[in-house]
Amino acid sequence: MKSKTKPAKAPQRADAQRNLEMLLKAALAVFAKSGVDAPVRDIAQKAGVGVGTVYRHFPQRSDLIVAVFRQEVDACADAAAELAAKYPPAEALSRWMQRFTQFVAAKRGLATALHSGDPAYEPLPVYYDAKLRPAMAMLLKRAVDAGEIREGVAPGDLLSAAVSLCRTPYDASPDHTQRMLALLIDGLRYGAGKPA
Amino acid sequence: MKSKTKPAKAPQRADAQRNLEMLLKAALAVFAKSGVDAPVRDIAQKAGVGVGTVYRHFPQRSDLIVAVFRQEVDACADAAAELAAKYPPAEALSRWMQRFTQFVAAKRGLATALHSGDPAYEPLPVYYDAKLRPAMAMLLKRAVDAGEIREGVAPGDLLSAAVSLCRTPYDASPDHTQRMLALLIDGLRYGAGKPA
DNA sequence: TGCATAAGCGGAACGGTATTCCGTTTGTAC
DNA sequence: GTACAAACGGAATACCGTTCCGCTTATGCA
Repeated sequence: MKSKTKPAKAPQRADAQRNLEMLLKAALAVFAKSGVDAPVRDIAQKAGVGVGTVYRHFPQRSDLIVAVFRQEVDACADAAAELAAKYPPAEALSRWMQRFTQFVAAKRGLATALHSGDPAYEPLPVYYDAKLRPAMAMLLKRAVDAGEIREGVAPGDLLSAAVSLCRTPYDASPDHTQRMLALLIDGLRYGAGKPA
Repeated sequence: MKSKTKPAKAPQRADAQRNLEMLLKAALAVFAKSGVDAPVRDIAQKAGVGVGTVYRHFPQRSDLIVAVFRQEVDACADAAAELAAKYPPAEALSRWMQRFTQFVAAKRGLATALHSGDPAYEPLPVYYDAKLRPAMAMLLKRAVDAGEIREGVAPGDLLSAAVSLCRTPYDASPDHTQRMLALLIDGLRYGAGKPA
């Protein structure tokens, strides 16, 4: 008789739950350092578990990659609410877009895997859009309602623009994207409070 | 009897030359059936040779992929001249663009490899453009000069448009691309013979 | 034609990877 | 404390790219 409050998804035993978290953390770090082609053994070692444990939690290698991606998307989406609670609307939007570019930069390594044609990755773009577009929309609406930025800008467009800015030229300085993004936000501030 | 006409590139022995051709043909077929990740052993078997023979001709797996890609590009480019000799200018252009979409569809499997970041594939896009753009330009010029289609259309733009049309929506019928392409060509015919 | 020779060949062997399997350990309910 | 199933670790398995080397054979020459 277990209490019904826990979703059935969660593993039963406490150590299993702990290992799952360790694995996701380790995979994130290893993927960032060695790319998504890093051996499963490396991730298992970093997490302090055997490869068998990896494969019980993630039957296929791609399942682990998907889980890491979703975790990153979730973290980025959650950051929107936190920033909205902590800063004035326009600044929250600005800070979140900086945060979003970090996500895109981290996703860079995963991008080739996502485009590999493996059906395992097919639902990921949908997940990405379903989570991040509403986050962006919420921040945008608050800033517009507060009269801090102009109205008439679509959330999806802003997301795409931010992604584009992450494609920096060959030898741009590390904070190039940050500066371009700041410029973009200032552009939004221009003409604030006026009707479309 | 052409003695000196062969470039020094060609392998010395007749059987080596034959095996090279068999390998390219086999690789094309296997890649089409099983994707570019197909095992080298499969290709060797299909060609009726041992893996050692594959690796003498193509030291790296990627070299074989590159060779197949170039062969396809060359075949597509050569088709332009053949069609130009056989059909009236506008029809030659139309047929070649159909032919080109077949190439793009076949390249689909290779596309992921090309975008994998492996430096071995870096020169391929340049090769692609150097071969296919002039082919398109030649067909286009003949059709314009004959007054069969309008002028002022850039060869590169038409190539890109054809590629875009190959990105069919999820469940398009198989000949969707063909029909869209025909529409595009008819558009070119509109206003033919008039100055820009 | 027959021979010498090196170009070319086949496939076993090697190193490295994902994935599976199973004996052992350990968290948890009673 | 005990029983037992869940979970674990890592050796074993299966495959893949690439290398290596003894064997085969096309070719130039007498």
